[in-house]
Amino acid sequence: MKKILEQLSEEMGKAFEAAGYDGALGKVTMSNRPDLCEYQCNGAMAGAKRYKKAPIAIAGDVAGQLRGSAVFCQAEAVAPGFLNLKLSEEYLLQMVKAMASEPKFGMEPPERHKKIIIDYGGANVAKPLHVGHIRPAVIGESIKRICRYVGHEVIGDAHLGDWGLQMGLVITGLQDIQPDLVYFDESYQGEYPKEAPFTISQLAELYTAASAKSKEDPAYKARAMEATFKFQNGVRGYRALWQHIMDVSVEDLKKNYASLNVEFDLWKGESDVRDLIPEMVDYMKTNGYAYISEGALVVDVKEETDTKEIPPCMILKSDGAALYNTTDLATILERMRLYHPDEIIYVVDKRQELYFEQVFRCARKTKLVEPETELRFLGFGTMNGADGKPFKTRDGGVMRLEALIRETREEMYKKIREGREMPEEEARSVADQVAVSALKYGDLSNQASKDYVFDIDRFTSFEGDTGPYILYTIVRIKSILGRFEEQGGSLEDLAFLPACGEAEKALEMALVQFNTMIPTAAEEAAPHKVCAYIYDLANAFNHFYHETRILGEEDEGRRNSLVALLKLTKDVLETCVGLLGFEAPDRM
RNA sequence: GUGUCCGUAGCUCAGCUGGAUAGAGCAACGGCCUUCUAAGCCGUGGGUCGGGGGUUCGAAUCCCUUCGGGCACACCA
Repeated sequence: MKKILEQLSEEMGKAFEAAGYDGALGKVTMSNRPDLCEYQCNGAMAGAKRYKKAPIAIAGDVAGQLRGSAVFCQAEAVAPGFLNLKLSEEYLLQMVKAMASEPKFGMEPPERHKKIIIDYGGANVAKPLHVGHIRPAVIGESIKRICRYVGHEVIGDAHLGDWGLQMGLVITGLQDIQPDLVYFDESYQGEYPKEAPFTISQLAELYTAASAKSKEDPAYKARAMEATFKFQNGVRGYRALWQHIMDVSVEDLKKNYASLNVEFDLWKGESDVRDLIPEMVDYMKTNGYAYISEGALVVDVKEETDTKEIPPCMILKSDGAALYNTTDLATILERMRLYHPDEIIYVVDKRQELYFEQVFRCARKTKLVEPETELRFLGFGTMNGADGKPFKTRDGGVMRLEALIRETREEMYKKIREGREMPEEEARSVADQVAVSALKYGDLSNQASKDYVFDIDRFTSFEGDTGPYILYTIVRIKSILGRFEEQGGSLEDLAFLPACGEAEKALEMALVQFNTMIPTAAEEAAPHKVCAYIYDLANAFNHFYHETRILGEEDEGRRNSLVALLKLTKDVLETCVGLLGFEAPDRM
């Protein structure tokens, strides 16, 4: 089914034409004066000049054509030339029915089906995830789900940082503690143990200690760089350690991401493209794209239209080593070869925008990507603390993501214990679910590109525009539907009747926005639009709920219709919440 | 310095392809539970949309300018 505004605009366009005006003027929008009307059309004012006629006269003509309309039960021309509209209940009923019966609530598939790769997460192997990793994970996951829902083929790639100095640091740290390990014996020819010589927490400690030491001690850093060089160049023992670090670390990453309902389809990393680099560099050189500048191999990416200086994109450092650019470009090459995507979306810190601009231009210029393939940079803002500066722990350190999640869960658990009678085990699992909703909704309800203030008290509150409030609304509906079934009702084949009263109609109008909102959220990669929508919808529901007796309704047909509306509301809310990456418990 | 993003209620934020009286939430204050989850609902107070100019019948929204802030500007990622 078509988007509601398109349907209304079509109807309005016909009225404009019937009155002798351009149908394109009949664009209908949501009302910005809900006290006066439900929808409005400002086309009469836009057309006044062209037709040399007072806007109110045009509006009057059009309103005249709409008398007896099946779509609008009211269309008034109001000074200076607004067309104030109200929807007929019958027409709205048809929309709601279609929504309830059609797949995906009647949302139409996208005009062009795309294959999209989303690169998000930004995790580095061997380094523990910290609070800064929450945004790319949460935002990327939601965009992935939204794009998939509208019908695109979407591949989520973690794109791990697994080929850098951090690995060398860990190896060096390990060597200091356990120099006798076979990995460091260069004459050793046998098989290496299957078990890693460290656990994940030991790994984290090794990294932290080694990283600190290398900052103070240049000699130590040099050793770490040498270790890095060794595993990168295939020294057996070092490569075996590298593999151990990978295994232990990735397993832990998966666990952490899972606690946020974040799942990747691919766990590829920088190491996967290392073999492509020489080939790619060679190609860039022989085709005359790359040249030596100040000792480094670079590709110019300046363009005539630039308003600022864009430095060239560096392919190899002056010492001949690869750098981040190199792997990112090689990754583009690999993705084109393996998946041939129509679009690659990078969910990355917005401070990297210039850098990615260079990479994208370089990829285009060197024809690593085809002109049809879109490379899209989606920069997210910083998560700040209450002081407006980047979020830190109380003592000024960087907080581990794990700790943040744990604290949020504890906070939630306490609140549930205070407010509800519930068995221990259930309270725990409900707390976990609600905590995820608090964190994710708190993040996603802000525009991704903006910095935002992380306020745990606000996010975990059950009041206002929060995840818990949304979940609470869903739980309320579930509870009523459950009761309805207990009383012998069936949720199948419930017939809708026309809306009775303002609140019910408002709820239906909110529901019907779904298939307008979702495609927009997908195109703009904007999960916050889903948040804003479900907040409106939850409000509309709670308002309706407050003044309507549902199970107590005497008339059976009417009662069934109300239940059907509840079920539809619940289904829509749950779908949206799923697109944001969390879910509602049965009780809370 | 150049570029870029931002400045809306005490606080956190919507609204920005121009439309009628600028919206939410929190905080403050006042109501509503013998009836489906009150973790809810209803109401009150609170804003020269940073300042100035321009375009327009009409500007928070578009253009220019100015002030204030964030961020980025080739061998880090």
